[in-house]
Amino acid sequence: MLKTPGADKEGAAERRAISADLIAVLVAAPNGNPVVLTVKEGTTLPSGPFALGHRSLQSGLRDWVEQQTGHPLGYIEQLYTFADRDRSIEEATRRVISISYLGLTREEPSHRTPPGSWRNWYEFFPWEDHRTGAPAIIDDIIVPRLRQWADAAEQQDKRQNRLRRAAGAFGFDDRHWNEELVLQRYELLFEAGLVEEAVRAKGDTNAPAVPGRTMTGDHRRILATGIGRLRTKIKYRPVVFELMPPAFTLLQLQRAVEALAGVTVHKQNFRRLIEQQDLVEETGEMSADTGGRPAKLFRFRHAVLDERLVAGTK
Amino acid sequence: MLKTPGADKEGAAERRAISADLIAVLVAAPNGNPVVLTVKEGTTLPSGPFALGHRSLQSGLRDWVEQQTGHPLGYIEQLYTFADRDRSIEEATRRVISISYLGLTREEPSHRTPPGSWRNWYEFFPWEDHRTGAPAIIDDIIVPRLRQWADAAEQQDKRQNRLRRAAGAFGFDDRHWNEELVLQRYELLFEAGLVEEAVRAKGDTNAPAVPGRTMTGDHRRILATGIGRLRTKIKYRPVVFELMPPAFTLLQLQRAVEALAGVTVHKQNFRRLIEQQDLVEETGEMSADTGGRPAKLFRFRHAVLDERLVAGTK
DNA sequence: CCTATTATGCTCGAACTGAGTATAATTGGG
DNA sequence: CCCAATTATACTCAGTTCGAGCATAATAGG
Repeated sequence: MLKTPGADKEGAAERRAISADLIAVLVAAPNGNPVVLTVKEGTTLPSGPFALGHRSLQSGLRDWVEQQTGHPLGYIEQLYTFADRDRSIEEATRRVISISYLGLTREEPSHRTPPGSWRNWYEFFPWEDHRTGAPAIIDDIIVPRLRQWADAAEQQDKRQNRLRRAAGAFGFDDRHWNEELVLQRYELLFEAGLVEEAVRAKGDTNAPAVPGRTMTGDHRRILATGIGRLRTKIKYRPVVFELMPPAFTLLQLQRAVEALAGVTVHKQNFRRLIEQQDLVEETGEMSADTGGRPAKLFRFRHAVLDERLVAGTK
Repeated sequence: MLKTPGADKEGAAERRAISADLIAVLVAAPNGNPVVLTVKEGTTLPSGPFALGHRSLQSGLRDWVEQQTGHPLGYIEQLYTFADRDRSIEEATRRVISISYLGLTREEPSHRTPPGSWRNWYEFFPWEDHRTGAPAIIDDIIVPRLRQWADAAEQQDKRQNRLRRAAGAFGFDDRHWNEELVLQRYELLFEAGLVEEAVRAKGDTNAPAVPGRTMTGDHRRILATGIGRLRTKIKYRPVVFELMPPAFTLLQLQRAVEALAGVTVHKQNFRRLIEQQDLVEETGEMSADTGGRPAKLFRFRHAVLDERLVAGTK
């Protein structure tokens, strides 16, 4: 028979040696620039302790983010909870559970956030931005290094397996790039010892890493989880609008989607999709500063949130 | 500036008053019967404390589930972490964080699990099984009660809003049934005071509930989360195979999918999809006990897990 | 007035989907 | 042995969606 919560007395002291932190991946996209909120010179994701005073995890997060950044959080989603041993410094006596969240917010004015807090997230993942074609570092550095890593495996089938995974994740050997696999790519690079965090963990100082700004602990992994989740989500839920100003042109909307997805989309087809799904309605105003023909301004139809529980942007 | 983990000393005592539990939604589908593992006469999901001895949350869960049920866990996925105050008995002094997981396992032989541990999950959600058409309780009980609830709202727009949400979730007023919205439906019924758990929370003893076996605490909500996640997942990841025996006919596979999704699918189209995606390969054997023409036996092509990170069953 | 630039409308073929029809291979009962 | 019931499996067809491109409109700047 399985144990049920509260049914065991013996473990009480042991279980008490646990604390919980809330970690936030807070995203904005001012004029098509995908940014994430950081602290400590862009090395760390903002976090705060979860304490008895908080009503719930979600409200705990909402409280301190809104209070400390001044930005209202439109959308919050739990990302992942982990408690891997190597995260804690005092190994045997204490355990930290980290509960990470993805949050979307609308603007980047430095209300209470010092300049430099918001970082373009492709600083951390240079291989993820394919808006102007595949970045050179993929073919120049990543692919050769991953081939080396695959070849280094002992058995034949292990080598094949590694190569298949690498090709699938990074889209070489005539596989296509799937922008959603952010986490898988990071973890592959980690496993292959090609990111600084992996080198750090192994004490393996000789292996130079693939370019990309590193972060404290496993914060870069959490960020990868958040980006991946967001890239998946925008395809079937209208969450991009949480990042948009109240009125926007369709091109601005498209640029925001492209910024998040890291790939470009066909302009006419994008419009067709948005309009046929009734996600937006015209405000009646026009935008002047397009550089060309003026564009209609649209606003998000908030009613869709009740109507369908579906639909997104793809 | 936002706080960073470990940067604060003052909250240490407060943060220590926290413990963590792992809760499992353990699913199997022996011959097209969707079941979940329970304890205490089907009122409670199995759970166990997370202790310092565990390597990680996931391995902690895997350890005790495999040890106590004898079933190897094919697939594990984290569901949700919550720490709402009302879950804890000793309110002010202690906080329990519950980390829930979805696990898939292959069989239901009562190795170490006493009979009655595995329950058909539609006992808990009778409105979710549409394999033989929409259950009568939807039109007979749920829809009228939800209409009452919608009408009971003060303002006009609130009434409309409630009605739209209810119609979208349960597929009335010519909206179609979306089998993935398991959690939304449960939460709607909860909000409308139509499930026992809501009555319990409010002390509102006069409101009789919609049929469906109830559970301890918010375990039924967790189960709803698990079912919903699984129904979404089978559409884009080949996870059903974790529930199948090593060799199976396509009809058996279809029955498993239908059991999880709670809806039937077009047989010929289902086969087309499975085969064109190369998810399976013939074993060469035939199955005799079909009751009709013998069927080819198939096995899952495990290689697809490396090849594409995509594809599912839909 | 011409060019560059963005907006917006429309078309076309390929691929995918839902819903069949048709035929094959069994079992069990008379 | 034949027939009805049952399941397996192949193939078709129309409607829809999707990727890609052509065409035209409206503005700014020189």
